[in-house]
Amino acid sequence: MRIGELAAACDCSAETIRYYEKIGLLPSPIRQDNGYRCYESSHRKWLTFILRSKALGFSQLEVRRLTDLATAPSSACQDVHELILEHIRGVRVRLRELKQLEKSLLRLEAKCIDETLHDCPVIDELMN
Amino acid sequence: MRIGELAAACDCSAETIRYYEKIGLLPSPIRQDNGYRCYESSHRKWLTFILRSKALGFSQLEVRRLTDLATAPSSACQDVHELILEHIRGVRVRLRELKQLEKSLLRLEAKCIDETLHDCPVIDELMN
DNA sequence: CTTGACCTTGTAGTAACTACAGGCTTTATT
DNA sequence: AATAAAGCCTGTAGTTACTACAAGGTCAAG
Repeated sequence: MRIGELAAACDCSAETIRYYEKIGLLPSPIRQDNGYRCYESSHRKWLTFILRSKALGFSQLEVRRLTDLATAPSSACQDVHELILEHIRGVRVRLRELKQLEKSLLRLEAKCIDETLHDCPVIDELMN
Repeated sequence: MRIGELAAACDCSAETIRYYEKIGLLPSPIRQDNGYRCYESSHRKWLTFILRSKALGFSQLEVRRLTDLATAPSSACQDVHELILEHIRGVRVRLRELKQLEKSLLRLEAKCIDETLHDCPVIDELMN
């Protein structure tokens, strides 16, 4: 299967696939005589794995740790478990931050009592 | 006031200040004979404005829109109000996405029933 | 007179791609 | 058979919002 077919099958761009190969996240496929990349079903599984991990918000570094664990021979499950828990903690931190942000923004927005005012109290609040 | 003093006063780095000047977010200050940047209190207000907006999650583009509104002569308040509401909508979208992510991760984590397992069901789930 | 702190410019690096440019090869149409 | 269009190749530059140098000038203290 060529790069375009793999891209269509996994719903990502060919450029992304070449990029993942370049940074060593996706194994290099063998080449045809004309130089075209020739992928096998194992590549499709790898790429699916990478894309799903990314969709779950894992960074490239975390994805790399996961793929390393996926190829490790033993006791991978516990490490995977820890990686996920760590990531959930990170997600919860971001959630808290965003909620705090929303509150601050609502408080700021409430300063706009009179929208026809010329000297905006919000601008003033941000500046002084 | 020199760049280091301004940086200390606003709790950011001198590099960041020079960067904001380069991209036109912060007005260029006058220079001393030796070439050193010489800031006035108006610069401190601008920088404070930029940094507070950033802290509220506004992107550089949004900050630029805000500073443009801050210098506009009239009817700025309504535009500021709209910008904030738009931003709040964006924050809420991100909040929903993160909550969804957390749920997916918890579901995934629940697959780890037996941590001593050698063939990790999570890896399998992500790959197939 | 030298050390150290501060300032200057410019460039390169970060994450995670995306978007070309310039040039092959293959496939489809005329 | 000729040509056009699609697909592939490599390599580089752009994105966001900075951060981290490198190489050098300036200034006050010891």
